[in-house]
Amino acid sequence: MPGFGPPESEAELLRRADALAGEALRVVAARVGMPVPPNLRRHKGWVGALVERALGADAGSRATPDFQRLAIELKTIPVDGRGRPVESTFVCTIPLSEIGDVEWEASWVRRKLARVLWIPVEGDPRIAPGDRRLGTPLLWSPNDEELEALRFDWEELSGLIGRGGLERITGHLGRVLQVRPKARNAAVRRRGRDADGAVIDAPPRGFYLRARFTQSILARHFAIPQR
DNA sequence: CCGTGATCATTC
DNA sequence: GAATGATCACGG
Repeated sequence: MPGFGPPESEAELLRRADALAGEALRVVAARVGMPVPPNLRRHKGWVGALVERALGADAGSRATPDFQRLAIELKTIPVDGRGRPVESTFVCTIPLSEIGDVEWEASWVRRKLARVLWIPVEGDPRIAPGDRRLGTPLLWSPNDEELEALRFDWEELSGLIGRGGLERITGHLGRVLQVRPKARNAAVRRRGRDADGAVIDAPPRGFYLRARFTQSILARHFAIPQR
């Protein structure tokens, strides 16, 4: 039965997650005492917050893995009728003025993605939030190939930002990882640096995993048609 | 105010 | 249709 304190072990976390598989979100919401929104337009993070609560995640909105003691990151991932991701996956915000000095191994992308509990959830917008069902959880760590792809993109993107190329960054860059805006709205600004090292105000950005990458992760573990 | 939880909605 | 850029709520 999920929904108490943080899990004491990986095995306990998995037991809790397995117990949720197949459940409709309305059932889980009732169990943890969360209201069910009629749609997600004004409640975009509702599914993630619900599952966090149901599993006993303890990190709040801190920049650290959701299960601090276990060093495991929780990600709900919306999937279509075939089990394929319908959205990209946010990883973390980018410290724009410092990213150039960070080593890959110490980066938040590397650390957060070292161990992720993926929980598929029906993501078809035509299904009401309360009717959407949770899928089989997957506790994942990147294999050598995935790790190398992530490192390559991270080096390119963070290197570009570190060299003052923030203005040249678009969502088109990166094979598996991309950089996109991450803010309340387009007017929000954060301190960054341009190519000459001058301080500039730029929109906050975050690293995201492309859906094709998370699709390959799910496909590696579940029997999902690639096309 | 900022980072995390993401999905929306317009553009390509 | 897919993908990018924009956006919304909440906790601390």
